Amino acid sequence: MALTRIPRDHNLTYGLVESLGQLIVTGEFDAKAFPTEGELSRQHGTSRSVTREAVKMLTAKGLLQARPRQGTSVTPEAQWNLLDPDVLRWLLERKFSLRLLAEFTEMRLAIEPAAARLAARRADPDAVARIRDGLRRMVAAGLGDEEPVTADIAFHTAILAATGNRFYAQLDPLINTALRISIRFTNRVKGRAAGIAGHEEVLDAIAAGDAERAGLAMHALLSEVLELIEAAAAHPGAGARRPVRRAS
Amino acid sequence: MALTRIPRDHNLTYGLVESLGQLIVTGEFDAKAFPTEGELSRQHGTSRSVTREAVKMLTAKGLLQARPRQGTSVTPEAQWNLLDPDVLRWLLERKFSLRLLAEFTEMRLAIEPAAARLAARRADPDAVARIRDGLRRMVAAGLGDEEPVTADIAFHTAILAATGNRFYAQLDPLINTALRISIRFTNRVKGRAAGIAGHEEVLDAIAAGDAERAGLAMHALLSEVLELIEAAAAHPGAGARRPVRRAS
DNA sequence: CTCCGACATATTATATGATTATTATTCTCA
DNA sequence: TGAGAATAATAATCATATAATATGTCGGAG
Repeated sequence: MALTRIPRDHNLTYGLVESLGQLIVTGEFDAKAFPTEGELSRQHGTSRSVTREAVKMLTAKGLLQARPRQGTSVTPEAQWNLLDPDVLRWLLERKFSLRLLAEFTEMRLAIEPAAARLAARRADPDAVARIRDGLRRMVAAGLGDEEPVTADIAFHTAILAATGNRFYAQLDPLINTALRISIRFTNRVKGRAAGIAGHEEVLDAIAAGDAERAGLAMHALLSEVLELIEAAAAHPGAGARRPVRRAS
Repeated sequence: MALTRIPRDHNLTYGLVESLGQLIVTGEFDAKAFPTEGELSRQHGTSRSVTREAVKMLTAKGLLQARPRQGTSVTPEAQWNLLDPDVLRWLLERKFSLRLLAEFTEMRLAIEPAAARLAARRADPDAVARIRDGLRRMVAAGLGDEEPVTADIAFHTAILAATGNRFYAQLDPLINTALRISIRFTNRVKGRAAGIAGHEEVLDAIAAGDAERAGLAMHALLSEVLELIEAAAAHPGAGARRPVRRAS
């Protein structure tokens, strides 16, 4: 039961990437120009090496671009790599908007039913067992044994993995962060959004190899979530909006 | 009609990122350990600064991880950010496999019909015009006025943009590179894969606001592509496999 | 023999100064 | 007015030094 050794990610460079990433997505530099290399170093008390490496990482994620004499600048939002887990996390956590959450859910509505169909066609007994285990944990979480979000995530992750398609599996970290936000939100609005029953239907269909039913069941699940989000967007103020906390 | 000023991307750092990215995805370091910072500098004739910055960019894309004393290492393939345009491009161009192309097409088969449905529900006249223009260019390309791939890409891009959903729009560069490879391949196997007629059906449905029909038409289009790829995978050698060229 | 801590060591992480390349802006001159 | 030259600002690159951090090694206590 060894803890999987998580890389520390605890150095100046990664810290600066986090800070700058959050500042960028929250629009801190929409008005004023992005600081120059030297300014960044001074402002954050880091060496130029660290600064440059952080800027390069953000460039790799599409948030920044740099040219001599012109300086470093924030790229137009359309070029941001929303499918990068970090970028999506910064957006959802630091610049939460129902609009963005709705758009992401709209994409899940395309991906996950297809994933369920593939899983129904391909899942081997082990994969099905992992999905079933996710569901079991969701039920257990209802009894307080575990955080419900974690179990729900495990369920969806297991289905993505069961597709045997690397691109679906790749969406796992994205869906995880979004789900964490999404659940936190849908719970506040209406108790538990999608009941255990809906998840059971998905699992049954996959286990039975019924691709069509699995897809439809997953679609129903996510449609409900999307409707909740869109309803809330139409009636602002119904659920208290969580204020955007800024890094101290 | 000014050319959009494309950033030059013509410096040592980006060059090294390209080289290393290609080497990594082609499995160059599966056997031997990834070189140390100093070794990389010597091997590529770059200073430690550019070496480190290149490594950091690849780290941001999930290909590398570095820890003191342990050295830098290639991450397990499951952690690579396949949804990063660079990573996908390296894989498709330098380590082409029908398997990967099939998996990607499988994802397009989830995304693009959904995009077509959304486009049918939301597309304003301008957006429809842009889709129509893509189709017009495809027809013109048949007459030799333009490269067919470019026109086809414009068609798909316009639909993704018409969804008004940033995540769908984000898939544009990914689908572009893949489409470029995909078309090159499907053409070799069987002349033009999906005829103009299929594309016209998609456009008509979107213009008519018929979401269901648009989705089905797009689904049909991509199913045909996927079938071609899977058939070729089952009969290796039917179409001459393009050899993987290595950077000189 | 096993476990634990001190120490050595390799490697990345950080810091800093200097130099070069690139390019937007300004100036000069025809 | 316009073209070309000079200027200057900025990132890009290089070089070098020091710090931090894992990892292995070895000796000794139990």
